[in-house]
Amino acid sequence: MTPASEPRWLTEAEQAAWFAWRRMFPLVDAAIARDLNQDSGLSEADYDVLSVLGSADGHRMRISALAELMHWSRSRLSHQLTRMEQRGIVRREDVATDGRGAEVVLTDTGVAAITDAAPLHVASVRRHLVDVLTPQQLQVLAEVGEVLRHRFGAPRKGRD
Amino acid sequence: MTPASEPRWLTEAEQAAWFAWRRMFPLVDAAIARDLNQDSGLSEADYDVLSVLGSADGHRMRISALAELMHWSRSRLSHQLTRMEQRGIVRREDVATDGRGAEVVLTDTGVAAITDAAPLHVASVRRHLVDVLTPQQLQVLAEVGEVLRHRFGAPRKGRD
DNA sequence: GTGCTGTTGTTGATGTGTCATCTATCAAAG
DNA sequence: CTTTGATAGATGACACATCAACAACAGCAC
Repeated sequence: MTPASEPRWLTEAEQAAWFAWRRMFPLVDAAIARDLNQDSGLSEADYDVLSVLGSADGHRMRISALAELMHWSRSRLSHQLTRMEQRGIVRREDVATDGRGAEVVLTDTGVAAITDAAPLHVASVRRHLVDVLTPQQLQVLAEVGEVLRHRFGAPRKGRD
Repeated sequence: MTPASEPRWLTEAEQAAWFAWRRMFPLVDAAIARDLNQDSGLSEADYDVLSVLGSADGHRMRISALAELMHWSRSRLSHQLTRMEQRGIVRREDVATDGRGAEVVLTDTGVAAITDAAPLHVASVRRHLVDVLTPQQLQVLAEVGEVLRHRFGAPRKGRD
């Protein structure tokens, strides 16, 4: 077997990209999260759940379907829903057709929360990211997202 | 005063970039974090601290300087160092010149940990990000990082 | 019916990040 | 020397994510 050969360290250009990814990009997320919390009292996780439910039919969704749509684990979603339910912005309901299943419903408070939060959140995203970059840069970000979507979304055969 | 005018929602192109940022980019971090944990038993946070200390003079650094360099809050770093100290990979030491201050030092175990982990980690970063993108795309990522660095690094006067 | 297997959703333990708060120290002004 | 304000760092409470169980039910075999 080959002993660990000298690894291919990152070139300077690659290091710059990785540094940006690792040190700079999180600052944007933190800034947006802080705004969201201060403006609307919501976490990013709250907002994600609320916005998906907000555009769901009847403001309700099967829990497992919600988890799958968001690419969240059932556990993560369950914990999150417990916290949100305690704050009265969502409600769990048993579903008749399947004794195991349950649905989440947006309460009136929840609808109000997402309605109020959305414009402020968009503004924050613009302030900290979208309006800061050029259309070309945004285009490349989207492009990178596409590459990753294929890498992760598509089923793979072997180890990579 | 102006009532909240209709917010500037994101264009389709902007949405694509934001979707990539929000839904796809974290997948890369998760994949790399999983690799790192399986290969070396370290978290990303562990690795970040270790790698900075590893290239620091004398494998030691003033805690506040480390926090600033990494763009971490003192609190976050303090908690992280407590956990790492309990596992014996770093050690805290009081500094003579300032009664308040403290330094972190890499233990021998810590040096071994980062030395062993580095090649595997670089390979993982290549596999999941660097080698997946074109040089042009990497260039733009670095460029975006520069924009953000100026936005967040530079002291600001007013609200933005 | 009884048993087996997969699915749904919850829970508890643990590691992590944030915020507010606290102590100790420094530095400068009086 | 004392007060005053800033700084270094630690800490406790809480929100969040992951993992490994776990209970309850569905669906199918027999």
